[in-house]
Amino acid sequence: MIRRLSQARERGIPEATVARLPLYLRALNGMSERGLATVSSEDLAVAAGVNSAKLRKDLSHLGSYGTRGVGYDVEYLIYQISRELGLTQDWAIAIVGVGNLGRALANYGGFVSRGFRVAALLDADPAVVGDRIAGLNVEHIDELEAVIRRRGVSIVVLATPAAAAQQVADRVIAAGITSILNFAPVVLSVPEGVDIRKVDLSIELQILAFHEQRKTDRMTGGAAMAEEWPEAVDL
Amino acid sequence: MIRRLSQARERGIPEATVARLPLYLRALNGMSERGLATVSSEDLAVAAGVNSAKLRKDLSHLGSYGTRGVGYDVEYLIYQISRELGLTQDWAIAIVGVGNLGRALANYGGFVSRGFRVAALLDADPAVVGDRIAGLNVEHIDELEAVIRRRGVSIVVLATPAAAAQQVADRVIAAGITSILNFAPVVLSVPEGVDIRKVDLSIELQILAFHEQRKTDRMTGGAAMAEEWPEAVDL
DNA sequence: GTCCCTTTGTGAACCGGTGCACAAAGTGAT
DNA sequence: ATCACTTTGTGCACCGGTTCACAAAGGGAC
Ligand SMILES: NC(=O)c1ccc[n+]([C@@H]2O[C@H](COP(=O)([O-])OP(=O)(O)OC[C@H]3O[C@@H](n4cnc5c(N)ncnc54)[C@H](O)[C@@H]3O)[C@@H](O)[C@H]2O)c1
Ligand SMILES: NC(=O)c1ccc[n+]([C@@H]2O[C@H](COP(=O)([O-])OP(=O)(O)OC[C@H]3O[C@@H](n4cnc5c(N)ncnc54)[C@H](O)[C@@H]3O)[C@@H](O)[C@H]2O)c1
Repeated sequence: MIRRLSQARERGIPEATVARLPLYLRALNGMSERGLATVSSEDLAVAAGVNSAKLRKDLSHLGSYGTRGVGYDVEYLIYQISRELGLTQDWAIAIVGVGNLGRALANYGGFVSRGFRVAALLDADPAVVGDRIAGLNVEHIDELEAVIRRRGVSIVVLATPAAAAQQVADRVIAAGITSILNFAPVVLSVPEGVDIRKVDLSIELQILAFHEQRKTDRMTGGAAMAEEWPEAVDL
Repeated sequence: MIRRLSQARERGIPEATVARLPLYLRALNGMSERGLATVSSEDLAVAAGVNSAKLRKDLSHLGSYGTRGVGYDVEYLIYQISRELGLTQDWAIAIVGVGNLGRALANYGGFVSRGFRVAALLDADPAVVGDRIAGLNVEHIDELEAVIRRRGVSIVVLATPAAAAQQVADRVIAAGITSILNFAPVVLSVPEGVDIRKVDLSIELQILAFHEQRKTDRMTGGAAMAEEWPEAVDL
């Protein structure tokens, strides 16, 4: 069976491109709401905060959807990007760990809009199990496998303490899940074929602190450099 | 003034390296707690989930802190990385927007440990202002400039609705802040010299959905490809 | 002091991604 | 039809980052 595809679509969109498509989609939705029918790569690039050549190259990976001299049809491009990202289907997600963060996520309406639906909340604490949050019952972690199956969950959000995260991940993966969004500050080890994305607040702050320090160092003359390798750090 | 630095430290650590240092630091802290005195690049790399050559190159940017045939001294390396990241000083952060997410962040103890301290909470809603959360009074956004100055805030976490984020960012920057962690799903435009990092849950989920779709597509035979460009999308 | 073993630090090839710059393609006016 | 103008799609040079692979350095045994 020979694979004949429309355009430049042999196999695989660059990872960097995938990571930007949601950005373009968001900008396009804004434009759609404002009633714009078409948009040039230049304008869309500005709205998404990227270089216009990059935007065009990104879009060229999906196919040749623009019209030279005109630009891109907003609605059509929304449809194409949505389809590429898999947002034309409905994704059921489960949140495991309904503490501070898990609750905030459950109550958040922002992603429900775009194809994602919080379908289950799970926790190990009997004091939390049974709570009703955002219209959902918190279920016990023992029910994990059954809940995943019953609700058709395909993406799991991990919001447990770090100490429990690996163990929960193992179980979730054993139950057939291959996409996990991890908020716990640990490096999860998972088998080939399982996608993990992590959100790590503490790392983000540390990166900011690094640059902030550089900025203020520069301000104060850049000296104090001599001091930076103190003698006698015994141990 | 000639800049003589210990080793390979002319100027600037690669951005990719900076982003990994917090990971190494976390792994090292775990090892320190378990009483390990030294660690090889191989072991540390495994703990941090990276390739060992990369780890060695990363560390080499800070200086030559290892001992051939032995490895790295855990405590010394913790000290060096902490210093490089600026974690030997104390960073006051302000959270603007004390809703679902802002509250979760305020109540979170995880980053307080490592040099960061939530020093102020700000909101525009009179119903929220005055609330006491995690030992802090929520202050009115009108006090922004005064609060930043008074508390020595140098990093701001934005947790307002998307619609307010740009406006709040502008104000925060005008007040002298140059490091912002943004949770609102918008592309902020900021002047040169201001560092923005964003955490965007919805984008992370969309990236997972993309890969998940690919996986299940492959499972179901990779066909249905012919269907994927429907005719007649009028408009 | 010599030899063997371990592990670092880095040169060099490689790779994915970026951005410039331009030919090709389309629109609209005349 | 032709021409002037706009904007896409992409070839190409470049760049930061990754990985391999190895020489150099240090430790420990004898
Ligand atoms: N809250 C934040 O702002 C924030 C920010 C960054 C990172 N995090 C991380 O997110 C995670 C959650 O943070 P939090 O503040 O919500 O913590 P939390 O302690 O408030 O909530 C954790 C929840 O997980 C549940 N849990 C524990 N073990 C479990 C298990 N084995 N199975 C199922 N549920 C289990 C607990 O019962 C609790 O309800 C932590 O790893 C934390 O480091 C939180
Ligand atoms: N809650 C989540 O899990 C989650 C997840 C991803 C992204 N986000 C994003 O984080 C942001 C906050 O989400 P949330 O769920 O906490 O929303 P929220 O509506 O619960 O809270 C927003 C808070 O910001 C305050 N606010 C509004 N305008 C303000 C202004 N000009 N100055 C100061 N404060 C102002 C509001 O009074 C409110 O208290 C949103 O942009 C949301 O899209 C939230």
